[in-house]
Amino acid sequence: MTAEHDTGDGRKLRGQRRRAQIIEATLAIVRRDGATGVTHRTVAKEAGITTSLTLYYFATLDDLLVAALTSVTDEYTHRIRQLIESEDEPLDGLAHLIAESAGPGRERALAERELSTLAARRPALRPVARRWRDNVAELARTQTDDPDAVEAVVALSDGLCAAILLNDEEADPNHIRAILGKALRRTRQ
Amino acid sequence: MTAEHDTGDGRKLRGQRRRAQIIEATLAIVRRDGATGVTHRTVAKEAGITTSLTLYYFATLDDLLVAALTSVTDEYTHRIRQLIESEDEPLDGLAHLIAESAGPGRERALAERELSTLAARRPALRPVARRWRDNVAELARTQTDDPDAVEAVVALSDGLCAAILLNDEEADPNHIRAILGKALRRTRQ
DNA sequence: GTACAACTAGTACGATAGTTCAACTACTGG
DNA sequence: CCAGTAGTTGAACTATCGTACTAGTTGTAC
Repeated sequence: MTAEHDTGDGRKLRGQRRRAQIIEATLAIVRRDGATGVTHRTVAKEAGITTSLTLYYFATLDDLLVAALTSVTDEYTHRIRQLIESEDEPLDGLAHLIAESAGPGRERALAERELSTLAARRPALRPVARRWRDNVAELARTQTDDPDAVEAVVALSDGLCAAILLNDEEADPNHIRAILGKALRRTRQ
Repeated sequence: MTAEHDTGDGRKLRGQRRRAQIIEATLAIVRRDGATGVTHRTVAKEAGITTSLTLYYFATLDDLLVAALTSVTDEYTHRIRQLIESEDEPLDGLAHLIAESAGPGRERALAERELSTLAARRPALRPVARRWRDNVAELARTQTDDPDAVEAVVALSDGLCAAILLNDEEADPNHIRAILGKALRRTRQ
């Protein structure tokens, strides 16, 4: 549920809308400058509001990062759920999702990864960060009964994404799809 | 307050030795508090030297982080090379290396990951960060001729490591070895 | 011993961080 | 209309940051 950044007139954003706006500004900064760049002041500036207002909604910087990570994870969760429930081949969709880490979607994937790394250090964030993996696992389970294969698909998704981020090359969804497919196929023989 | 950072025989550390000491202190901080915790002051305190000394060796914080990442990558590179050249099964060694991300080696793996994430954002650092992947790929190539399988092993190594860091569970080398093995075996069918 | 380069130490400056706070404004229920 | 509350503001506090700078010490080549 994306909120508008401002109403354009004198009316003030209130409650959840303002909250969403601040989270959006936070993510914009994580995408542009990394998690290190997130401070109350930079977020406020990005959102065009005062520093104290970000503090009004998020008492500490940690709260803000948790909210940001939750938000970005929610989005991926939603997209993976759609893949699972759709009629099409879920693996194709997953491959496309991973391939998005290159090109225009790069910053977004990088933000997700950066926040995940942060999560490894803050136990409170881990359940949120694990959701992406849980969802990929669920998707994989629609394709196989082998727990090892499920684990492999999750790890592959993560690792392929990292590879794409580290190289600057284009990512070919078909190629990704092929690698994921092989990881599953071996259990069917 | 006489210099605690001397060699014990009165001689001062100089040149590369001092450099190495500062890098070591930096890595200790990355392991304990993350890359965010790295400042000239914290590094100096960790090493038991003055702030200006860290600046003497590393003009900017960036220089210091680059040196730290290079150092940690060099170490992994060395270990993987040993695996490749050793008589034993390289895959077993790789599995052990990955399994180390749990338990006592957790902080070290986390540091490596954190610095790698940093690298995704600074093009100059990427070649350094890519070395770990290149080495794993080289190791994999001793086991298979299939480029896809090599790519899969690299991605799996990365993803499995991330999974271990995100969960707090123990990591079973045999299990990891099995998953890596399957990724290679399927190409032989 | 002297000179010069390498090194060490302490201090200081300007910038920015997280956070607090009292005062102010806009909206809402009565 | 008024009172109460949610939302908002700007200034100020303390702490720490990266870095600069000066002055002093040490090692070494002559």
